[in-house]
Amino acid sequence: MTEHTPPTETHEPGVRERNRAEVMAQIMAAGRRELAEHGADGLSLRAVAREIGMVSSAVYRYVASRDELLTLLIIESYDAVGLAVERAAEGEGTAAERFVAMAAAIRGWGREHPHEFALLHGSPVPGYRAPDDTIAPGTRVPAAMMGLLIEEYAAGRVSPPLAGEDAPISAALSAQLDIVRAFFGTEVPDAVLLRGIAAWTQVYGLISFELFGQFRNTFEPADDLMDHQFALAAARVGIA
Amino acid sequence: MTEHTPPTETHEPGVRERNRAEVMAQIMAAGRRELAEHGADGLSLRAVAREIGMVSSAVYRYVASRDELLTLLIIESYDAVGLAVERAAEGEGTAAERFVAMAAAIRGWGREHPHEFALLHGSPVPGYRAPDDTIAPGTRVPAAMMGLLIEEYAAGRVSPPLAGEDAPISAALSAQLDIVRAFFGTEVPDAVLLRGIAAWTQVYGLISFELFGQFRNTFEPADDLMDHQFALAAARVGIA
DNA sequence: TGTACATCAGTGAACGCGCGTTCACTGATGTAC
DNA sequence: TGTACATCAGTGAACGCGCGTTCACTGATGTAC
Repeated sequence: MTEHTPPTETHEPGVRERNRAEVMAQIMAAGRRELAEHGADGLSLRAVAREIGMVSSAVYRYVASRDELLTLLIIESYDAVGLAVERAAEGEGTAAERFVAMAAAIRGWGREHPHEFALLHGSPVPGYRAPDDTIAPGTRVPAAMMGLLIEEYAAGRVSPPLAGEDAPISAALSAQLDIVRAFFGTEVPDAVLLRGIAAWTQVYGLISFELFGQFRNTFEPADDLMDHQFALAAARVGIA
Repeated sequence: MTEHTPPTETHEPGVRERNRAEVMAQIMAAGRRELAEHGADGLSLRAVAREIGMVSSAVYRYVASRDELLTLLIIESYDAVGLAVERAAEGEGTAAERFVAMAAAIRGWGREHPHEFALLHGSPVPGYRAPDDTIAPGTRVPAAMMGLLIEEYAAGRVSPPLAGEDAPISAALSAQLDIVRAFFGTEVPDAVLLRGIAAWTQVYGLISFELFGQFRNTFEPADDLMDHQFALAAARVGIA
């Protein structure tokens, strides 16, 4: 169980260590392929082993259980969307354009990896509870979106509250928003955070509906609807 | 065990027909329970049979396959939320209050039946493609929400477009919106429909995030956040 | 430097599980005459 | 009216499948002296 780290300072990876890393990478890759093709329920260690030409029990030298592999794949997926969205945030253009690009990045990733998207944002996998390791990578996307908004607010470029946004909020909600604020370490009004949450949830609502087939027979393809709604969300968030 | 019933005077349902309906109801009830407890993947005909004290093969006298049972349960679920939302729409109060009540009805139903919610709006069940029978019941919720908005628009009570909402939309999107308009058989501007879609998708985005655990460690419980965001959505949709 | 021992990766068999679905059957219910 | 036949619900066994996980094993790689 305990990882043995050799005491040598200059340590060249030996044959074993190199093979180990390579096989582990193969397992992850096969896991990703299985996931892409059959979804989270179709992900079996036996199938993964088969795919890389190993006997099923051998996989247990690398991964403690099916659930652990699932966890690793979830983390990898969160990091993949997270990275895509962060890249989009760093792009050219106005804040509104960058917001739309971020939403489009989530959508694009989701369309390319529908099963991974479902793993992150769809029905919970029965009998599986995501461990805490998945929390941090899971915040990358909302952090990037909120980050943009906070940045714009700090620069005085977020439009003032509209009617309906100035209503007082409950103490409990306020306390929860403090957690978010603490995460970013900045002062930013409740109303701005709540706008961000509205934007974030709406973007995901749209993408989930598209990927999970709710737009069948109406918005198919959904490209133009998405472009419009993402732009509307940016306008409502108050950036330009 | 079996009681001899006197011959029926009219073509009232005979013993067989009555038993059949009753057993079918038992199967559905057991299916619902299985779904509630184990989710869509845990739904097995064998488990259903076991639960109602039948041999697994007997279930095939009532249901052609596991997928057919799943379809029946999906339809039942759509009808259940649909009904709840329609009831909320008929309630007292301003349009905004009724909108919030509708959103709360979806949320309430989802919290009571998380697995059913996941079945309708979560990851597609692998290897299962929803047949067309599910489409009509699936429109009840969005139809009710759009219906309220259209009603208010017809009464001249929807606020005029804001900056960002008057931008022209593509011909393709316009054509898709015509389908929606045709469904309701009313004239209503694109901008109003698009507001409705924004509200609908945001409400579902919020509820999905809550039910699928995305608010873990922050908005837990999410009641106050939901109240706020639903009210915000109502304001943005332009009803009061 | 070579040698002896420790560690590790991968094998193949096995356990026990639950599943969907088919099939020939028995006995009860319904129907035609 | 009773009787003969048709229909139907439910049984129990079986087929074939894939799964997660464990275990004793072999042979290769690494390490200490």
